[in-house]
Amino acid sequence: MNKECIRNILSEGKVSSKIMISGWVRTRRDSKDFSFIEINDGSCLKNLQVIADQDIPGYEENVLQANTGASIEVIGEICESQGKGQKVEIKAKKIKLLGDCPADYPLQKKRHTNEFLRTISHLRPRTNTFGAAFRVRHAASYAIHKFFNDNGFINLHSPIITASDCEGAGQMFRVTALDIENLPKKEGKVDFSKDFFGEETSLTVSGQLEAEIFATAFSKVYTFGPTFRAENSNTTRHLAEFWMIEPEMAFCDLSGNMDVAEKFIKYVIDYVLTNCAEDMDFFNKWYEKGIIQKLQSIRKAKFARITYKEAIEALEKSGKDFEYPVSWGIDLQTEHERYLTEEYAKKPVFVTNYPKEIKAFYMRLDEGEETVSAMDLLVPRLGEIIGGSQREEREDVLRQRIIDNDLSEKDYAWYLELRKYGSVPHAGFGLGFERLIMYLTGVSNIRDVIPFPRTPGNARI
RNA sequence: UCCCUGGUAGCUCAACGGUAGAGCGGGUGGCUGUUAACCACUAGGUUAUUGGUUCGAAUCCAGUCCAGGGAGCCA
Repeated sequence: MNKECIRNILSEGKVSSKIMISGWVRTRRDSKDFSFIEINDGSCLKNLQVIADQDIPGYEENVLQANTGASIEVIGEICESQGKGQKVEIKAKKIKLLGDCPADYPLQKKRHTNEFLRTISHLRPRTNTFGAAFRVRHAASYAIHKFFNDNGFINLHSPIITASDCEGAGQMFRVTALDIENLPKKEGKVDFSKDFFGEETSLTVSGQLEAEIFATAFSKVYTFGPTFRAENSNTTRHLAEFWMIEPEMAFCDLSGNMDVAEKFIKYVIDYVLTNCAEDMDFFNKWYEKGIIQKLQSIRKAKFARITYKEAIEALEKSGKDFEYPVSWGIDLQTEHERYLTEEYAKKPVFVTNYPKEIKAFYMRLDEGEETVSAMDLLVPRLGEIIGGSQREEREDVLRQRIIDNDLSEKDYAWYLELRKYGSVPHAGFGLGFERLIMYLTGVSNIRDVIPFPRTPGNARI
């Protein structure tokens, strides 16, 4: 007797072979002499139909108690289905009710709003939407590791607790073992020298600086891990805890950086379209009509590449009445980004060489010293999905940038030493994993593509 | 954090100053190789919360809490 998952039975199950399956009841329909039970085990979107004749042992206590949500184990034989809607079904010899499901089970045999499902995050993985979303999430995660592995990258587990307030990017969550009811003070301030690490520590906002360290030894590395921002952001695109992918490449410039980013996005799209066809059909039907076709065309398209200067000119010539006026030096707003990718380029577009004032200190200063070698990848609907740059590899220039940005030279001593000893041109980028999943699935709220979203006021389960 | 919208049965919504309703779900019974089956009956509500206006408030006004959409910050 083979224990099989439903996906394998539906894709390669041989008629008349005997099998055992287990899963959760999605719906049951009773006839006079037998019942239809549809079960799902999470291995795929589709349910498997089980025929339970009333003369199988324990029909009353097992089958007739197997309500929506109950877990059951079925032993039976694969048969060709007499009905429409499925090729094969299971003719049960034995059905065991493992866990019954009382009438107050919140998931009904109908569509629920994602807002309601967010209130039952312990049960929502059992729905079609979340089943599909998390199978795609898994596939994308695997594809990312495979892409980097196959391209000679080393996976770096960058630290989650950090003492460096790197790049000053956003509010950080403090990590402390101090008794917050009774904080040690020194000259009126909290004395962090008494804390676990002997200094102030936080949850990481980026693994980039650590990735740079490893890139100057392994040439090509990437991180793929959780990052944290304590910003009070309440949007469909922000989380306090999210997963970020950050490749870092030595001997690489801005153009090479974009090449990798483009190849990477296309690889993940290709992998998900090939390996999650059924789930993608679901999103194509219910979440974003035409998304499969859109992804297929993006996979083949050459991404546009324009400089910040060209972007500003395009925005000025657009004839659009933007809420935020356009001029050289402004940071691009959501409305500007969407115009550039949705109307101007009509496909993913890299915008490069931003004014140094609106970008981070570590980005490489361009000739003329007005702009830096930064790049953002903008995509329709979401806006920025990737942000990256060629890093400043010249020690003296970097030191001056640290000073100009009122950062502490002492804190970045180790960072400067990477430039002192065997410095190389290097570049990298960061990509929010959940935003990538939104882009792939058409799901419009980031809270619905992460298992347990952390947002302001919300960390339970 | 700011702006807008909303909170009515387990879920999705209606009623928009005058006795709170429907569909789905639940329960009971029936029927059927059914497809989120179908038919009949039935039980579910201090209308988020606090205060105000009014003869009378789910409905109008104000505060609070929560949610959704947009913006900012960003990935």
